[in-house]
Amino acid sequence: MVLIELSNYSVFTANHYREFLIVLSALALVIFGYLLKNQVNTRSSLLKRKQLPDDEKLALLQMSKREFEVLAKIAEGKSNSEIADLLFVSENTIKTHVSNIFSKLNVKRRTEAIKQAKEYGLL
Amino acid sequence: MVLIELSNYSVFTANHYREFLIVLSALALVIFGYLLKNQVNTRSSLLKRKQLPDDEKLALLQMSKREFEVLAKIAEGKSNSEIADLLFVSENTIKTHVSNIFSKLNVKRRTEAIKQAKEYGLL
DNA sequence: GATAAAATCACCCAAAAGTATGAATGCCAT
DNA sequence: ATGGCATTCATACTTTTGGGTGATTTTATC
Repeated sequence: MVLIELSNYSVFTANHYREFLIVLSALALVIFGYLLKNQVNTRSSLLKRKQLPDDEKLALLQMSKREFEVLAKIAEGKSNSEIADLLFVSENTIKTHVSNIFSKLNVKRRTEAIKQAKEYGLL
Repeated sequence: MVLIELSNYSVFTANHYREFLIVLSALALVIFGYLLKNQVNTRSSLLKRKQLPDDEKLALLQMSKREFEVLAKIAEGKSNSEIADLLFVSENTIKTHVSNIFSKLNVKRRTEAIKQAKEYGLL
């Protein structure tokens, strides 16, 4: 809006650079619109990409925070033992979580879980 | 550009609607820039999302068409035997392809392969 | 403080995935 | 026609994953 006002001002104080200023203003306005859309996109993609467990969605799927953490690691390509190390628990524990994740997502394999979680907008 | 010219023309044929026209032009220019960025985004995301094997990228990774087919199935959450059935070959063949895919993507697991392939823009 | 849900872990078994090696076939381009 | 590449398949072996069951401990909630 400030840019718009400024552009219009330039037009009004027209001297022999009038045409030049008009083109310049037009350009500025186009760039402004371009950047505006850029900003809009950036914000919305940030919202989509947040790694935080969306409480509502997790609740719908009856999935706990811990299970979501494990799910995220699976999607990062981590193995059960790697996840165990990262979360400082035993591999058996991770296996339990993974099994529970599968039944809640209604899948049989981790690759399916990744696909399904993305469809649910969890990842 | 046509829009810009049009806007400038409006300014020159100024009557008592002058200010109104200027604001209108400005608005049009902003919208134009906004839509421009929109178009740019759409085109680039289409490029990224097409499921067809991008010959250039595949060539860079030395990956064959068949290997890419298998990779796509992996990303769909399919097991080796399911992929074998879908492509009408033996599971052993799929295992061979999968191993080759892993070494070319420089990963050790199918979940990692999915992640890596997406980073390379293959999926 | 009782109850419920979440998180932890173990053990066993089975299935799937992954590694290594070797080999046969078909296709394409020089 | 032949050398290289892609595709196919097999066998043997190891590792990872997944299923089922049961149990202990934390944590939160009423």
